[in-house]
Amino acid sequence: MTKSATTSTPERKRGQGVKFVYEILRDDILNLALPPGSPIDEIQLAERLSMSRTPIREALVRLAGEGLVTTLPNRSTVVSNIDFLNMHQFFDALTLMYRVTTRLAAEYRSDADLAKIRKLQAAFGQAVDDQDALAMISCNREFHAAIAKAGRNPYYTGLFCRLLDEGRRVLRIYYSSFDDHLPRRYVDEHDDIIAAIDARDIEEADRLARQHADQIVLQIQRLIAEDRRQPISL
Amino acid sequence: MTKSATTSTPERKRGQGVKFVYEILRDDILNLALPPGSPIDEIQLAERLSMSRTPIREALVRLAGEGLVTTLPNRSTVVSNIDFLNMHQFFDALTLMYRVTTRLAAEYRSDADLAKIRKLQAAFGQAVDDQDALAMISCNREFHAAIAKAGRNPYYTGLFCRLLDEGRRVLRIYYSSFDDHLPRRYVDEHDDIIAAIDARDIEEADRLARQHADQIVLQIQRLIAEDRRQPISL
DNA sequence: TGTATTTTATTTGTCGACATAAAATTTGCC
DNA sequence: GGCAAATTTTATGTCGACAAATAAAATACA
Repeated sequence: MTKSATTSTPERKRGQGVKFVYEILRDDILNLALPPGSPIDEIQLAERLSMSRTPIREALVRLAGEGLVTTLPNRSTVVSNIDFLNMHQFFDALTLMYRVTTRLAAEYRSDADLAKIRKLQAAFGQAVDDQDALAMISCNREFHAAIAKAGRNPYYTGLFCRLLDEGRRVLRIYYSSFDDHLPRRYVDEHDDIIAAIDARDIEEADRLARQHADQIVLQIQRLIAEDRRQPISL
Repeated sequence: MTKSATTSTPERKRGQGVKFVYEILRDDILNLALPPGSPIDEIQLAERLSMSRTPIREALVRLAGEGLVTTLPNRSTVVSNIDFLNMHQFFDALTLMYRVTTRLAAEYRSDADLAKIRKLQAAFGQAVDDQDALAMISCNREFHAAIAKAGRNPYYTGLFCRLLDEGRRVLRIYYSSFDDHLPRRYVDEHDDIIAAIDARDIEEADRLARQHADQIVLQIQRLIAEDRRQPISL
């Protein structure tokens, strides 16, 4: 069992316990440090983080609400599986959210929003230059999340971030097979999107977002299709 | 403080406690039995339902994840307010989800889905005939939720149901001002939508869903505009 | 030796209690 | 009498422990 490098932090403030374990578990799940299907032992976690089971259970309830873990009644809770069979619906929702959030960003962005988006795009470009696939995945998520926030619709932002996180897990599985000319293309597409948002060109932003989404979906589909691993889960 | 008629049910199975209190609180919140801003006293709830605070806290965490309650750190948790200032974003997301879910329902529905949708539409018609505004709101939600489920995209269904629940609260505030010719119109529009889904006419389903959403949004906006109550929240 | 049944053990769901932080109240001072 | 500081009080966040339920192990039996 791969464990994250969570060194003991015995000094914790009151009221931060749930948030603490929630973020650790969430990161481990999205980074696949806890792969899908992994059982989560409350007692083990409790003594590893040197805290009671109560805040851990509350964090698990929260994660279950986001669909990241699945609670079997009277049984162990496990990290939710990635549903490769219903991937089509995931792609459909992802594409729509790409488009809608980018549209709204072009309409409602402030200058501060734009500055933040550009900063995150720079970080993404750096990750591409470094050939750091993990950083690329993370920066890409932050970039699009910032665009969504600039659109100022919390309902879209919430769903979109959930989809981006789920996509982070999927990409993480295949990150080793990234070519380096593909990320470069993504950087250019991001730049075009930023330009459209800057110019407040809603239709162009929509078109670019759709194109970008199609690119990513195609990429993931190709990776899945190329996957030669036996699809037998343990 | 208005309390729901939750008579004591001392016989409860193990593992049903959280779900039990979750559903009670959820219903009370959506029915406005617990109006926005109401503090939720864990101890009071615990002795009222004759159970410990632990399952109640877990239910509150779940509700907080859905945005129905807001947890103030080291302070009481309160029922989330309805954000009338950002209602525009709510309407935008609601309209889009109406359209997308109805489109997908026209594409992927099974005959069983259609039968269920028709059954719920009958219930809605009955509620309109009975002039039962509460039942109308509830049946309307179930009707559209069934359409979303027929579309078979859990991401859309999840967001849409959240929006419908939020709308249930908003409508509940103004339910007294319902004219009776408006609901009749909704019944007809529902029938048209069913016909389009039945015929698998995606574009027509989209058009009707958009029209239906616009109607509802207009209705709610008019109710809000007509509201003469002092907008001072004690 | 294989299967069914009982026993053990592990883990979850729930409970009552303590400690801490914020609110309410009282006290002290001008 | 009014305002500020100290105190009490109330409610949250966390803890350790018990009970039920499931899984695993051991035993009995054909």
